[in-house]
Amino acid sequence: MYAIVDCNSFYCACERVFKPHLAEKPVVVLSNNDGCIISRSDEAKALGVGMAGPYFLAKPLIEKHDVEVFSSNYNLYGNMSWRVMEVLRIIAGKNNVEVYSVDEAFVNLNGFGCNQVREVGERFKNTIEQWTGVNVSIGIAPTKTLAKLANGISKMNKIKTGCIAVLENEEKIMKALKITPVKDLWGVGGQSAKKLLNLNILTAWDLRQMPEEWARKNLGGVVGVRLIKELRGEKAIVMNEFKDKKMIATTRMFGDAVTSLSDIKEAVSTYTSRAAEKLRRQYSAASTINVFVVTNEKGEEGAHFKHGPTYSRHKILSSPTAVTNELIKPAMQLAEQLYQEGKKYKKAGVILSGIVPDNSIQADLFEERKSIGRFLMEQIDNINFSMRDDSVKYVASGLKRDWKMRQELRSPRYTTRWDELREVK
DNA sequence: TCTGGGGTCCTAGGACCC
DNA sequence: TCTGGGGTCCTAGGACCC
Repeated sequence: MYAIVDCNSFYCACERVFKPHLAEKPVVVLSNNDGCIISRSDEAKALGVGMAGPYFLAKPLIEKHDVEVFSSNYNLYGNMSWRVMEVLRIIAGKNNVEVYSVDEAFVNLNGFGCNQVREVGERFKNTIEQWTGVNVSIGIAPTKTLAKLANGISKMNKIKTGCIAVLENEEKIMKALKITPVKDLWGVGGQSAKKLLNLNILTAWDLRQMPEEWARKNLGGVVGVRLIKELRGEKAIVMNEFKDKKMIATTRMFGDAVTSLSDIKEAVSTYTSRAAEKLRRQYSAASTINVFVVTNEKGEEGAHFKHGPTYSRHKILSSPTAVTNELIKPAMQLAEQLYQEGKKYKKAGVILSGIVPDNSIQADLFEERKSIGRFLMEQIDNINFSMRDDSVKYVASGLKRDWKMRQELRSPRYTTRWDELREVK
């Protein structure tokens, strides 16, 4: 059996842990640049605040009901996430926990008997809530897809289920499949949902009746086959052991549109530094760097919302590297090639790929390698980690940073900065 | 008029996820 | 006026090889 453990309104929950007076109040958290709403407390949902909607559209509703609003505080959420996952690892053993996202993890429960799994789920839930202050919902079933489905059911009526749903036998599975619309299945997005609806396949139960060959032809090939197997209780999606990322990206909207090449270069340089840090954290090096910019031009007529075209260029490096300045140099060239005078830019980003372990770098025969890079990087990473963000940075990244994103409502980083600790009088 | 067969690797783009 | 960021996997099609 698998469990999926999912934190309820995770970002809002993190804010509330340190501001107990918000416990019963509606709370929302905004995306970077204060653009969209990405987390809502139950109270905010009840008021009709939509998910992933633009903040400016929801603002009247938010002000009318005195909803508490926060900019996202990823230092805080990342650290709280680690604490939650650590509880699971302590209880279930670290090899049985697969962190799926910042607020979700799958746990392999094979070590427990069928009649024990609910009890284990309760132990997860109670311990996490007691140790971190974050509430979770749990779904338990024979496959990951069914566990996700169970989790959905546990959330439909939190009081009745106690936020835990277990599908331990065929009868319960059948019942659950019949009340779940296909569009709510894990792995069915907008496109597939539309297709299925046209074929009058409405519930998860309907979909489970379809032959695998049909899925191979009409539902995304092997992806569809896997989904149907999972619904039948056949494990088709297994535990992923920890894997290095195959792609590392740092991309941001600008606070305000940017027009000058120097601002673009500063931003791209900053994102490159950040991406290189992520690269070094997993002891990897990258061999391809891709830089892109998005302009302010009018998007397609009638599009859901307008964003301008993306211009991108990449460069394949002569040998993989994780040294920031070796990445900034090509990044700057790419930025210069992309830049067009007179355009307004609203976003830029850097994507590193062609990722290999940094201990097996195939050296370039024709290039002299500077071994100082690695040592220097370690020192810079250490200083930036222990002091504050970017105590040490490359001049190319700029000092003023006029292009920086908006983040007007961020709470203190209570758990990762000494000078921002919660004070208790 | 008529131009093989079998394979690998890479990239771009689609779909999906949180 | 104002709409996020960071990933994964898969497929199709092109380039290339013998």
